[in-house]
Amino acid sequence: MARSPTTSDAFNAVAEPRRRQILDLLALGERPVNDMVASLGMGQPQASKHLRVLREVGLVTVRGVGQQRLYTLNAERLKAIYDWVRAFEPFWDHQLDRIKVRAERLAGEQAAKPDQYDKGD
Amino acid sequence: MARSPTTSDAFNAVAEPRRRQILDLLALGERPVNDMVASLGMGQPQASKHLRVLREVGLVTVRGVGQQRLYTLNAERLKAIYDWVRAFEPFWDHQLDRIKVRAERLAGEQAAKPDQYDKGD
DNA sequence: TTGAAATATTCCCATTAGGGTATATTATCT
DNA sequence: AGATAATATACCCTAATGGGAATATTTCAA
Repeated sequence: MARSPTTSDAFNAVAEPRRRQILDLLALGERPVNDMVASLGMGQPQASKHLRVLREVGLVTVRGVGQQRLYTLNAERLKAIYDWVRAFEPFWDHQLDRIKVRAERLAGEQAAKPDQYDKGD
Repeated sequence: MARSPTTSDAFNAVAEPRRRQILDLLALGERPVNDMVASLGMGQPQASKHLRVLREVGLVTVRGVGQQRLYTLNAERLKAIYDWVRAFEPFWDHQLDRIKVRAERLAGEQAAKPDQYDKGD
């Protein structure tokens, strides 16, 4: 049985780091293929392949301008990932709270024991 | 050349839908393997395999309690995904702003042309 | 029409993995 | 020690893919 296809959903499309890099670049604005080839140090066929995946999963759109194919990010399609992962956000705040409590406790202990620093001199 | 290993990073680990389901379940609290098997309708060896991936990428931790292995979510490791995808949030707000502007413009035009409604009578 | 530029696609190869089946391992109880 | 329960792992099979190299396709200019 095969892995989920890269074009099955946004999760699988962005699993590949090079494709994340492409999306990062497109976040800066519409670009032609060879721009991505140069910016990312990627082979041209490779770039085209990755772009095809991104196109098929709806994460980018393309329009022809003369010889160039200009690709545009469709960030809406990333919301599925955002919506899924944000559900776990409560856990991060909770842990951050714990760190704060710990830091305050430590600060309190050090305020209560200034002598330790005097001994260190 | 193979795809990035599922254990290379969180992105690749959660690309597989079943593993996302496992994480969803663990978000509700620590669980033994057979609980996940029953809740998700997954085979036991399959569950173990997926859990191994999640463990190796640090998304879950495990402790033995008698015969059971209890798995716990480590949501911190999902922040990498969150941090990456949130960078695209401005695009979503931007499009939402556009919808608002459009709605307000439409509302303004209708307020400026009440006669059309009178003619309609 | 030809040549150049930009890009997409094909072919090849080796690697990875997910389900299924079977088995091994670990923990507990009698 | 043997049996049971829970779980991990091995083996098998098939499918998908990402880079590389080569080629095909599209667009434009001379």
